[in-house]
Amino acid sequence: MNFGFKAILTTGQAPLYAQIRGHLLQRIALGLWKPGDLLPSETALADEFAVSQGTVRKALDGLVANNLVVRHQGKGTFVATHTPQRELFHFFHLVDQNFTRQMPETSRLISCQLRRGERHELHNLKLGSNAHVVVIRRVRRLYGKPVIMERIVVPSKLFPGLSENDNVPNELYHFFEKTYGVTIHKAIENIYATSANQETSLYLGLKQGAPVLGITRIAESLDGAPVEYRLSLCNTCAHTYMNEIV
Amino acid sequence: MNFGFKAILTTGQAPLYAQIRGHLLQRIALGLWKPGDLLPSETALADEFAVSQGTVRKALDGLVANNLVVRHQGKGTFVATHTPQRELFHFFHLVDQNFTRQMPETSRLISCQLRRGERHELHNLKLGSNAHVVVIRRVRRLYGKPVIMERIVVPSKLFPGLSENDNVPNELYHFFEKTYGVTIHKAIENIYATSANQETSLYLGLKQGAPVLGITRIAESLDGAPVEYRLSLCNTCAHTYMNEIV
DNA sequence: ATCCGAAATTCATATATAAGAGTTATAGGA
DNA sequence: TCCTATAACTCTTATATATGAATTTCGGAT
Repeated sequence: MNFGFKAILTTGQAPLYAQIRGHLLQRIALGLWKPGDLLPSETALADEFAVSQGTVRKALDGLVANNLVVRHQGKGTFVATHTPQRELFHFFHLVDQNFTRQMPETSRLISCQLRRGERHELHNLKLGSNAHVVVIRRVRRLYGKPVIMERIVVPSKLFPGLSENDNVPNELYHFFEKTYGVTIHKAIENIYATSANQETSLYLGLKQGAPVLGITRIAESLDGAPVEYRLSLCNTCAHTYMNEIV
Repeated sequence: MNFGFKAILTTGQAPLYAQIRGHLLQRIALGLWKPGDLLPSETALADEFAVSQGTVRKALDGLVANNLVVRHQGKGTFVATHTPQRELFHFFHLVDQNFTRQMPETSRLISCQLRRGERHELHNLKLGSNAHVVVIRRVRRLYGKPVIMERIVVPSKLFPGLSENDNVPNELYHFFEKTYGVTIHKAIENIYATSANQETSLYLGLKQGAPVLGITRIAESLDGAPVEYRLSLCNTCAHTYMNEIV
């Protein structure tokens, strides 16, 4: 099936592979190709865009580098998915004294409610002034002990019915992707030290005023829109936030 | 100049470009090509290894992705250097409320001494039990206010005469590279919340017991050996540690 | 001094071939 | 006839090379 995309690919501007990469990226962001889907083969795409296989391959190289697609020799190229493993290694940074990551155990759900967004929430999520949000509050445990208290704020528009859900699963991003078609792609975290207030100290089993690690996260979906604003308060007596600088 | 490297490149094993990448990496790590040096052209390397220019280019792609070399069309390929800008964006993560990085201002040097390494220092630097280290302690300021207190531990063997140096420059990694030929390539940081002891509170202008952000860093040189063990204590009242997850 | 072109570089694209994985066809025994 | 092992085929991604374009530098003619 040849859509004659050669017409779209302008000759004077960016190189072909960059233009093709943009087209492919758009199809993934629009959901035309969903996570887990098998992409057309490199030769098929080469036919469609009227270029060589190597050029399509170079376009795909960029998407692979951004963790948007995964290649398997002999089988094909697939849109990347949020497996629990990927979620753990990519988005979870708390490690124990041996520098190993441990999947957080069954979290205790404190609340999951729908309400109007507060000022700073709306600002961080780039929402209009009357938008509603779903707020999830929960405690996560490592090795049985409560370590993280989370407050997760998402736009209600993107997640209809989420507030009625009584048991939010542990792997949130996998759940978002599977149930709501929202893929979390990148995030920015800001980390600071603070001290535990009464509620925090209660949930995390600390003395009031004990130092805790605060992490705010703004996560973006594939199209670049912020879709999650998260505050995590962590007890770092037995764990640290590990960051690899390469 | 053709060394007949075709003989070294085994045919059955890894692909040619991967083998060549290994050879090039080794030359950089060994200091045969120093930071800032111009590499032989892609065609010259192709001649040397008896492969095509495209294969050498693919080998170089890997080094570019790892920030080891920099390419300039029409000019050539250069071994990457630690400019202050790169050091700031790559290794410095404290940002202000506008999420902008600010180069830390003239730091106050508390001490710079040579002594035997303590147990945990030697362990983190993978040194023998009698090895000596140089310990630098200093305070760094942002917008004029003291924000970071650092203790930097490096093996004395790699940095002869460092302890006699009375004014250690601000840009440490640039200095290490220029003066001692040690290039910091990657690092692992572990972050936690703690509270200021008397000394820390004094230097950072905080109340004793105030929450501060602790950051330990183990930095590696090009050959993978740990060359710096650093502890930073940060006042995060007006700054946060920003981490981009991509 | 200024312009122009040749030489050197990286960059872009195409082509050919190899290597991996799955499917189908086929031959040979029970 | 039925089952099984294997060979052959087809699809995929992966690797290697060839050719020309874009970009910078530099020297020589004007």
